Amino acid sequence: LLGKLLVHETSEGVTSGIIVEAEAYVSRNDPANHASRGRTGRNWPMFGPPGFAYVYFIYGFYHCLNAVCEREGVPEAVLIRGLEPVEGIELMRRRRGVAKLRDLARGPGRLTVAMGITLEQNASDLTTPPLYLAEAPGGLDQHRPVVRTTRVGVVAAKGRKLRWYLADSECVSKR
DNA sequence: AGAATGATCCTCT
DNA sequence: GAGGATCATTCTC
Repeated sequence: LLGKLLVHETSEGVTSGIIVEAEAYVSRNDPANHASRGRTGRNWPMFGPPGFAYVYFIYGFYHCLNAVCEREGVPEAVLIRGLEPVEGIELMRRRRGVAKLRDLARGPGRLTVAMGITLEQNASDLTTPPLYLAEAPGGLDQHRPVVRTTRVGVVAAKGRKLRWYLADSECVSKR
């Protein structure tokens, strides 16, 4: 997903951004995975087919967007944690109430606000509009270096290096 | 630059 | 009833 474009077409307008930070939540030996203790009313989209969204509400304030990545029945997903804004920057500014480009979508909670993503998009198909993944304008930049490290804010399975980000990006939540 | 705090609510036990 | 895949603000150094 790194280097790909996330697009959301809404009645307010279109926003998009290049994904620069992501974390994997895997099905084996990962107690931090919401689905590690089986299917629940919240995590059910993780058990569905790949290419769909899993959105959840956290800390009473924010939403987090995941892309379900494994075949049906295997609950794995990737949390999108940072975007470089491309399209709809003024709309992102309005939604976020922040001017600095760098801070519009840096972090999982911020990017869902900037993109207008809520539980309404839970379990939606990420291969077709309104919320979908696409090639970045000009294609995928293969030359941007990738860093692999540990996940943010995760207590269980702390040592596992399941976070990746583009090293040269300003829009990464933590270094 | 880093630590502490509060906002606030859904989910699962 | 407890805790959480967060963020903005305020504090202390």
